[in-house]
Amino acid sequence: MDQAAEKYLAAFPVDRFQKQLLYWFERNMRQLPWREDRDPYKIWVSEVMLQQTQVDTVIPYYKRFMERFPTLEALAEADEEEVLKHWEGLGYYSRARNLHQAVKEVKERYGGQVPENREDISTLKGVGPYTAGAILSIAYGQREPAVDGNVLRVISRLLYIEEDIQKVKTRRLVEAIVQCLIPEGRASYFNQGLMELGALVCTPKSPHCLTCPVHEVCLAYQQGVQSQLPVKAKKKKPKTVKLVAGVLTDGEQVLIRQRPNSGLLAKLYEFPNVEWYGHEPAETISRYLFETYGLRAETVEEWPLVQHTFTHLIWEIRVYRLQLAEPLGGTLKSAQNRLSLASETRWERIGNLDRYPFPVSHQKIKKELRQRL
DNA sequence: GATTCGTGGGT
DNA sequence: TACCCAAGAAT
Repeated sequence: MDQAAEKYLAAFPVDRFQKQLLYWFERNMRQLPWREDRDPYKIWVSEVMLQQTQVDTVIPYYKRFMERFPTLEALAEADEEEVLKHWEGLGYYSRARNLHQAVKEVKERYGGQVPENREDISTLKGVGPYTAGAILSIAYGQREPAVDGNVLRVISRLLYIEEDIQKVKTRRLVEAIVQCLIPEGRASYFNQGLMELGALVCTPKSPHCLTCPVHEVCLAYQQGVQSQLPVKAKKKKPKTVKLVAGVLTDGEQVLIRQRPNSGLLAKLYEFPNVEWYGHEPAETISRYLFETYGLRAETVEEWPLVQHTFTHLIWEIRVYRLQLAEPLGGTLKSAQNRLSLASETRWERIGNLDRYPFPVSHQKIKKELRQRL
């Protein structure tokens, strides 16, 4: 056993804790869509959706996703864009692309059977230490730790661990501890119980210690320091990026483009936009469209400012409706010919925009377009 | 090991 | 308002 883990568990009543947690979970577990059976594929999808995302947010996405991609094969055979469309609004879109790629990998390399060991399952895109442990324990009943934010918080309080839970070393320590705590044959409920306790009782701000099923063995509660744990480094403030977007339309069709294959909001669609500094934003987007796509466009009107906050940055988007300028004789159709080299761009009928996955920031612009035309 | 990757909800 | 937080992983 891990030496550091052993030290934390030396005087801990493991057996009592296991019984109290399992007893509580069996009587208080929420009925969730992904708890209806043990299909590894379904568990997998739910775990990926739940990464950094709250249960209530995931539920409707999970239901729609399972209705459209009910089996691993169904997802493996789907087009990536349709997968992204079903992920639209959920965030962290690389999760969807990685899941899709990994599912195709399982179909080809493992005959459609999700690997049952940590080594193989961890080679799949988007399957890290937590997701691997969650699938192995929940779907296959294996004694593997599944340490997420809830478990880090619960264990750090339970055993009075003052290490920064954002450190990889701390996560590994907690994994070693949980490995020792999982009762034989009860890995699924034990791991889920730890997370459920964190979600419903041992909450970040004001934990409900008085009604906690394990408070009598909790070191933080005994010391009265539950609100000071876990220890976590402060986050940096997001930087503001000023963008200007152009909605180039004749009232029937509109210019959209697909974002690059990697990075922020990869492969999602958007209205052409560019970062701007200092000068007039309207002039900036007009010049940008000419230099990038050879389009002569002029400002028609300014639309409401779109502000969107990400984890690490803030977008402040000035939006202009544009129309093609006459000098180059531009109807949209002639412009389309000039656009043929720019493969990421596309003229699309406004009524068809819902076919494409847009990030929330550009959904706001799309909504404005709808209201005006 | 530090950053990058979304979004919505809570206080 | 300004944080913080959520069933994390990839780079």
